Amino acid sequence: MSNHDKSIISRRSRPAKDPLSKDIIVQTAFKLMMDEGISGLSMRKIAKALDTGASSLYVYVKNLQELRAYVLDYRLKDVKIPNNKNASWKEGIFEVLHSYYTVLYQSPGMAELALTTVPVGSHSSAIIEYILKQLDLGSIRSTSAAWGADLLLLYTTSVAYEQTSRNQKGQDSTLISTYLHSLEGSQYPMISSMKKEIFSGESERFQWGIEAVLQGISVLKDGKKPLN
Amino acid sequence: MSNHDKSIISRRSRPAKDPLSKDIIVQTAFKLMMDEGISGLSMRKIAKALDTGASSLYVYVKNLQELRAYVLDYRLKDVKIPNNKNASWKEGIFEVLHSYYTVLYQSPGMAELALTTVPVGSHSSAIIEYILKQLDLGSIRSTSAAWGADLLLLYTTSVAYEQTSRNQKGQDSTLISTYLHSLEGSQYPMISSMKKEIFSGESERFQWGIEAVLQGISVLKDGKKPLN
DNA sequence: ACCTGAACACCGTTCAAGT
DNA sequence: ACCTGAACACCGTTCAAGT
Repeated sequence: MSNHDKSIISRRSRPAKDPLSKDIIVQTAFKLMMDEGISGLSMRKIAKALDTGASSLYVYVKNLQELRAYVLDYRLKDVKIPNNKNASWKEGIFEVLHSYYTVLYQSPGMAELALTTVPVGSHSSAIIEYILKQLDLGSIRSTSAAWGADLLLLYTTSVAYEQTSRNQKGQDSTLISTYLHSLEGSQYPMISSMKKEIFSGESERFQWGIEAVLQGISVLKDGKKPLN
Repeated sequence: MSNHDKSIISRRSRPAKDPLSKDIIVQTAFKLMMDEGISGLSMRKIAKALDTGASSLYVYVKNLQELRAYVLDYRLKDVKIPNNKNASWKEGIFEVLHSYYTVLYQSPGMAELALTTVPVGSHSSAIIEYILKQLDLGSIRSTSAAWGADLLLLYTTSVAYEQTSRNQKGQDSTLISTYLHSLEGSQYPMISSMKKEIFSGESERFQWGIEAVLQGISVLKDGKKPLN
């Protein structure tokens, strides 16, 4: 009852625990992902890292899916939106996508997260917005621009995903290149006749794809009926 | 000890349980996925459906990841490899991809499985082989063909994925279209100025993407340095 | 308003023990 | 050789109870 007793009881063994917040949860989740990859992204592990129980997180985050979306957008803040006035519209697009690729590539699990999570947030919006602006400069608008932006991001994400999962497992895991293993030449002549070409530089492949897509949508533009 | 007793004891309450096999496991897994989507694809659920324990499956299947690859290839057996001699090489490619798209679209969870599982097996090989053959007819060879085939399949898979997940949740979940919600026009002018165009027909979008990619890789062919 | 612990209903994988 | 049950080390989410 004495003041003395009380002050001893209320003394904390360590500085006051950081109060929870969406930001702290997202940052902790991201740190865990840096260390453990996508499997670090679990409610229970994040909670443990914050010295609390998993149920506490639900005050700030609706569920794991929503948390994943937050983590994705949080990481995308490091994607650099170019502002080189001398560059062509294509170069601008290549630059953002390259920055996006690098960001995904640097954090294990990030590419997988990007591939399976619908991005919601200001950073992903900024990237999309920039790509649409550049496409507009290249006279690509409307559905072509919208679908094209989608395709460009999808392509970049998937190249990053293949690249990182290859690194992880110490194995080659391109969609196409996996077919090459354990196949008989006689049964799949086309596949086996091009084994060499498959294993060429990854950055070359990345550039090639962006260029191919940009070429394709430039040629098509709007309204053109496909496959005639 | 008597013969009589023994025969009664050995009498089974139902016809002898089907012996396990890789095929039966894969087929059961696929059936479960048809009913429950991707969450039906668990060792424990498959085992229960086969009236055994999860550990029994490990005799025939190395782990869940391998089982997923088997299920994917099993489903891909229904993809029709075209043999229309009068069709152009592009039409042939469009046809396989359309069949592939339909197969993914019809089984819930299949598109997600295809997006996150490296396909190994004769059916996926047959599809790749056919696409490479058609690209060869269109004078697209070497790395262009390999990367192009990859890109075409990736694109098709992802359109199917977006389409099915949209259906599942009764929501629109195209990469691009999700940005449109809860965005202020003033902050992202490009995005908000094209809201209408985004929500157009999905089959049109599918065709557009294939054509764009084919155009792009046709123009590039081999050796061309991108972005000059 | 926020946090907690316990509970519920699940996971994949391993392993000793059985046939 | 194959199957089994139990165990291990996890999951996401909910909820009554506390402050």
